[in-house]
Amino acid sequence: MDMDMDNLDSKRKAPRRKGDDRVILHFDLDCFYAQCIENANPHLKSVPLGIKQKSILATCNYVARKHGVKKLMGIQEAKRLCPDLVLADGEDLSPFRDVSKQIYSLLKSYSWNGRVERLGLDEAFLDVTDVVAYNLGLVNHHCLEESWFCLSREDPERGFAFDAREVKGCVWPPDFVSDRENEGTDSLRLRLLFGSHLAFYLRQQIEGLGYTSACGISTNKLLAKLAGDRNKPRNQTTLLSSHSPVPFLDPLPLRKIPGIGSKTITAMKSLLKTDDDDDDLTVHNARTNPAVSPFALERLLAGSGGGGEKGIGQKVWLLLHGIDGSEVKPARDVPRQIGIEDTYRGLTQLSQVRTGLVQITTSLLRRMHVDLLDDVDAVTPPISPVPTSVGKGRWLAQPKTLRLTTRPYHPPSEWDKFEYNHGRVSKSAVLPRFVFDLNIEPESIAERLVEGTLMPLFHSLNPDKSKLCIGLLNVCVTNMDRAKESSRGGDIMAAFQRQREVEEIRGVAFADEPPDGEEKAEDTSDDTEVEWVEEEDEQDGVRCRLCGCVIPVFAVEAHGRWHELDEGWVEPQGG
DNA sequence: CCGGGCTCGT
DNA sequence: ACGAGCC
Ligand SMILES: Nc1ccn([C@H]2C[C@H](O)[C@@H](COP(=O)(O)OP(=O)(O)OP(=O)(O)O)O2)c(=O)n1
Ligand SMILES: [Mg+2]
Ligand SMILES: [Mg+2]
Repeated sequence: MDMDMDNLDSKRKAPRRKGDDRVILHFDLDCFYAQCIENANPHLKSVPLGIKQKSILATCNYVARKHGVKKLMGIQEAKRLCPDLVLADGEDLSPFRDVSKQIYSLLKSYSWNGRVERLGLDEAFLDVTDVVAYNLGLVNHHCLEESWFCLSREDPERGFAFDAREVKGCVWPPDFVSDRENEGTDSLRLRLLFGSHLAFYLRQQIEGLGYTSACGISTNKLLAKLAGDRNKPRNQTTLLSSHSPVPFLDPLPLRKIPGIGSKTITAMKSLLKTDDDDDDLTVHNARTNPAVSPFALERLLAGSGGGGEKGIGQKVWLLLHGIDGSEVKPARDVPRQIGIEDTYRGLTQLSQVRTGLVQITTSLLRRMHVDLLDDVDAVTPPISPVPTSVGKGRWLAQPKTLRLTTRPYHPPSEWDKFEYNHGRVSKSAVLPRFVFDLNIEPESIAERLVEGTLMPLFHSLNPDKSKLCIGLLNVCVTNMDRAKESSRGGDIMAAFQRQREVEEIRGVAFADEPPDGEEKAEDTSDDTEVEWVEEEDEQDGVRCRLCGCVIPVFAVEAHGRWHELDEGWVEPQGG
């Protein structure tokens, strides 16, 4: 079905895509683990502090970062850069989880729609479109400097005063001028401005708990997160150019875009025929190269053999242009899985494995009580015992599956021979119901779980006892039900259909040839070879609607169904 | 001297 | 059960 002109025209007149009218906040606590340790030991706030897990630093405070210490750096290197670095152990995540829970509860209490999505222990997205819209309706446009931000629909007194003439905190771009004749009630700038004041208020509330944070304010999750990165400790950034984010994204290293990981980078480098360092490959490099099409990406990442995510090509291409329609998910009352793991310098005897599993399992049962049992204290109980609370604890969820994961140990001398996670394997079993019986001694539960379920799993994962050498044990309970939704096809035609959808947004076809009726055996692929066309003459090219990058004409001709575009084309900077 | 987690898609 | 991505 060819697109008709009506369709094209409507896209052009109403370029608003889904997500453009939202207000999204992204919070990220500053050096989270370090702040947790500092608040428990305030004298550490002024010294360089690293939080270690075995031989690496999970994170470090900003005093240490001044000396060049980085997150995830080896301890040896960190000590070399900063001999005075103070180390605290962070292998047990319980104290960090407890703080995390406090902060999320606070944020949740200010949300009207429950859309507070947690990312790790220290980040959250909030969709505050409704709160902002409500306050936009109340504002007196003749007295912006003495505005009142309502935090409750029921109680108008609950809120804070603010100056609605200016955005709170940092702004990008720094020289932004609102282009429209005037900011109507519905203007993007005013909505983000309101979001910025709400963000500042919430950051102050978080500081009331003792923790500083960064925040990004924009119209989707991708942009909000990246905006927050712009001004990092204890600050916030509003992306006023959220409607045309390409100049904001272009200078960023590709690696910084959430959703584009190392595998995707490798695939894109092969399309770009570059050997650049990952950090030197920018969004601009990828965005302006015609070889980087949704379909080409799809073939590399999800094509025959690679069981990658269907639609990954489309997703990545859209991310490069700042488009992210994904919703802020509602806060969950209970996590989908709870796991505990530990690493070892090679466990060679079953007795050692058993001891490790008992340790982990004891810890896991304690976590299950804190996270899945209602009414228990919000703080992890000190030291060893699993809470024996026979009291009025009710299970919020009862996981159904127990999974054991192991990985062999390899000494550093063999690190070049194996991938880091080589040999990682896991196996699941039904989680026995007795773990939910609050009348049984916790120590007894752990023993029975290890003897009856985990050791058998271990034997089946690791049948060869002669060269037993374990580097990692992980025990995880799952199955607090996972929703699966109907998925689209992953075949080659579906991949091309997805590319067509992107073409609608982009306004011009990609250079890829349409697939033939039958699948060509993954051949020399002449059609993947996209030649660069060296032409300064833009008359022979068309421009991408989103970013204005020039696409050589042959791309259009190759596809054959875009002749109409030449007439109706509107230069991007016109409006 | 390469943590200890979590979610999602296939 | 595993891979990829995120913190
Ligand atoms: N690969 C990772 C990433 C993060 N973390 C932990 C340690 C961090 O303290 C916490 C939050 O991760 P961030 O990436 O937000 O890092 P920080 O909060 O420490 O620093 P920043 O100030 O840059 O946000 O999660 C970890 O253990 N391993
Ligand atoms: Mg973070
Ligand atoms: Mg952080």
